[in-house]
Amino acid sequence: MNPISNLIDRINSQKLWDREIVLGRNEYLKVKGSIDTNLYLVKSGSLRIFVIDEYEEHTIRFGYKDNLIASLDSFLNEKPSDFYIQALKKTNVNVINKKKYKSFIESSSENKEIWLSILENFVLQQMERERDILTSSPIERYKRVLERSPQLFQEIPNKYIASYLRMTPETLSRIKKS
Amino acid sequence: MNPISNLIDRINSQKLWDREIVLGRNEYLKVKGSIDTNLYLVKSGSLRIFVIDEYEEHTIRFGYKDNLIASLDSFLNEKPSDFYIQALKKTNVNVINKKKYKSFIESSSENKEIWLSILENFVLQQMERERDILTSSPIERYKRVLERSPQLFQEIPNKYIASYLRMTPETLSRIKKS
DNA sequence: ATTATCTTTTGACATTTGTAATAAAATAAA
DNA sequence: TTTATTTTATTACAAATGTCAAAAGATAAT
Repeated sequence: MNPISNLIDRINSQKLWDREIVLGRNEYLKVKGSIDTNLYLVKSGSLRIFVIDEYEEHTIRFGYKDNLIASLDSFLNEKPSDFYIQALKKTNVNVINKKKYKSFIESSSENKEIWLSILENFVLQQMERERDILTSSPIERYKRVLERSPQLFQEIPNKYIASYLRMTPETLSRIKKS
Repeated sequence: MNPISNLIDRINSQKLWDREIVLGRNEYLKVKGSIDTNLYLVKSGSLRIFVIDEYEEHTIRFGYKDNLIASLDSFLNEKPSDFYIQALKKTNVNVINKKKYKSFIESSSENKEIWLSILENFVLQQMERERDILTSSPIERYKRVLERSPQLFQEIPNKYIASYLRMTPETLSRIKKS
């Protein structure tokens, strides 16, 4: 069993979620400049995490059903972060705050281990992501991500996928046609 | 004190390093396809970590004095990795293997905490790196990295920095002139 | 110190991707 | 279901970055 599902099951069975948040289409769960040390579980719908650097918007992650989502930098260092988290359609998420989460993690050595492996997995994913973005040909970037995350291309509108893939929607459109 | 220096001090004082490796200029510490679960400490010199995707080489990290270096994917999942680690000049590194490292980490709860914060820091660094690479203007990419890591531009030849910055050496040369 | 090798710079040119405007299609709202 | 809104596709064009070749400069080896 993968560590994330394991973690979620444990949080569920101990009923640790603080509350549920319902977001309408395009609504923000978090905006730039705020501190957000919550951890979210997507129950339904989808959302994206993005940043704005010098007037350009970069989508860095998507979340859909059963994904754990956070403003990870803010979650880890408890400082304000530049991230925006936006619902792409009507979305429901469960919330747990960091304090409660930490005490849950520290309550058992299994839980500590699980959290460590989630972090390790995240590092591995980020390393893949680094290679995705470094790839210079837009077609190759598209292929790499399509192969690893085909579901993404169902759930998410092309303009956000284009942003995630470091290209314009026009370029993505041309790639899909060819 | 930062967690990495703390960790290094502890490994030093317990004399846990297995051995020292001396690399000549351009020599490889690791090549594609191999499993390498060692952790290295750079004592002197400099090196780079890179991958080759579809005939293009991408530099993803540099190491110099007092940096901890690993084929992180291989270190974490114990599988073969695509990474190359190459010395850019005569370089000395200390080595500790994962098994020994793990038992060191597990030998105290302080050590566990330190390793956790190193991983968390690494995640934060990777998130910065993601934004660096996503930035579409080569000049802005250059500025971001120059600001955060000015020493890099002393130690390392431009052609590798260019590769790290996702541009050709010609483009980097033009940016520096302007 | 001299020579050989590797790195950086420069310029002309080609190619790729972005921009902007519009039309078509799909999706959401009334 | 109809209308309004949003997303995708398409086109012509512009701009930016890469490619290639050559020269200059720097570094390493003898």
